[in-house]
Amino acid sequence: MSQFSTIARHSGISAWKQIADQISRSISSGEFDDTGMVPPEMVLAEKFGVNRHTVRSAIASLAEEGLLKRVQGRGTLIEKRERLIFPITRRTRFSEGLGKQGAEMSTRLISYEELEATQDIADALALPPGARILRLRTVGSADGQPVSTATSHFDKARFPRMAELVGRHHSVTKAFAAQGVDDYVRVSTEVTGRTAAVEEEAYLKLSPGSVVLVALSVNADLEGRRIQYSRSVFAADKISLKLDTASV
Amino acid sequence: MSQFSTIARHSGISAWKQIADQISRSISSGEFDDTGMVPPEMVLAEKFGVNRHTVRSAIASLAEEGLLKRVQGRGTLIEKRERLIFPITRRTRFSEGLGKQGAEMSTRLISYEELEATQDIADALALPPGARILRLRTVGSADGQPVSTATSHFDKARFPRMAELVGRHHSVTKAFAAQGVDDYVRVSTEVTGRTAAVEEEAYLKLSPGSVVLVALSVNADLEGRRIQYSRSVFAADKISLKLDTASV
DNA sequence: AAAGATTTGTCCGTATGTATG
DNA sequence: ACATACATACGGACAAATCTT
Repeated sequence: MSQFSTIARHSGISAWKQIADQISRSISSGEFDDTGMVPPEMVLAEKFGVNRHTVRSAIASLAEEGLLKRVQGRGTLIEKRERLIFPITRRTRFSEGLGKQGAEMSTRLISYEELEATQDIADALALPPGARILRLRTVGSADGQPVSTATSHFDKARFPRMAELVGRHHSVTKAFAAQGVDDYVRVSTEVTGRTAAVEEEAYLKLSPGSVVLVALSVNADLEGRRIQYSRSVFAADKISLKLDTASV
Repeated sequence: MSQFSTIARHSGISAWKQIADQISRSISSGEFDDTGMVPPEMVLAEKFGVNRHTVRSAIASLAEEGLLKRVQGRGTLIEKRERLIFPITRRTRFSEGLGKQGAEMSTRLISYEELEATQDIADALALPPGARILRLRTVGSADGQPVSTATSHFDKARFPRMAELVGRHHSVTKAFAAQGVDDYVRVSTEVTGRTAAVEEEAYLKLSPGSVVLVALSVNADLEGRRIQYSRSVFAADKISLKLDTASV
């Protein structure tokens, strides 16, 4: 094991940084789970084909981040981190799902705007293109720690008070209830991943280059009418999405 | 709009690389969808607080990747890329899902090994810890392009010929069929994201630092016995996962 | 159709940062 | 700590292609 790639020499990233990244990724993918520690510096230096000083710089940066812990005479230990599990079912609600794992959930309204439905929004909500849309930007937190930020779209004609109600109740579910929708279901979810945009880094308090999961989802009321189209962005190192396909 | 963060000097990553990453992420998050092009070099240089040449280096690297296309006198155009949609349902099979989108699918066996079940494998397959396990590493391709790599675990006592059969039939489904399992369902899936490990970069032909989606899944036969526990890794810029939610 | 503004392409030179031995 | 080699970043000037007036 311990499969490392060679250092790219004119890639715009300095050698020590590349080595730090590779060690970090190897840890994420479970490479050193058996020992719980990173190979000795001298071994790494030889593996990467670099000078001894260069590996030392790499490990020093990871130790400062808190990912590694250097112990004199013993080696370099890996610090463990766990992800919250966000369940995605037909009846997913942001607050309930994580709430069951003991986290205190809240949704904060960041901003909202009114716009005309573009093609993709109109398609998702089954409205004519150009319909008036309310777009809400929210940040969801677990125990005060921001874990997701969502951009949600609603039909303004049907839910004119959405922004006000989400702002007051700190919950989309409650805002729906206050406007006559007591229950709703998730119609579809599409998930992909990328690195966070600068704005998302700010909202989710991420370090630059962090990976996020992006979930596009559509909710409908019990008569099948589309009521919400949203793009939720999760910090991938804090959250994993759990899909339950047990009882279809 | 056009929200960029400042460039960190002496961070181990050169300015042009940081700028390239930020532009790339802005494109991914749909920042320039209205115009379909990136702001002029001089504007970017001012925004990032760097020389125009530095911005040019950044754009040059993205152009070489095929993400951007520069046209003298006109500007820098964004090249569109589309993701394949991989549906995850109770009846997901790798080859069927993408096959419906017209892609030619195949599964290639990379390697296999025999090992004793660790706690997580034993839990997932409902076997006693220490049971003999076959672990297969496969790469799945669409139209010859690798899109996913999976590490799958099987009960060796029940499926002793798994490696041989997957290697011959290029399909897990057919390998199951040859061993008496005509049908099976997906019990659970857990999705998260991170940057690719070096090994995964090689198998999926990814550039360093690419984002991958990681899906942990368990399959069971129709009597509910667990038959497969696997970790599938997808290239996030080629694939999005469509989750068909259960009506729990 | 012509002129000017905008934007990318190329050349020069200089100073600083990075990695090695 | 030092010397060397090379990549990185900056500054300026002008050419070439495209768009606007």
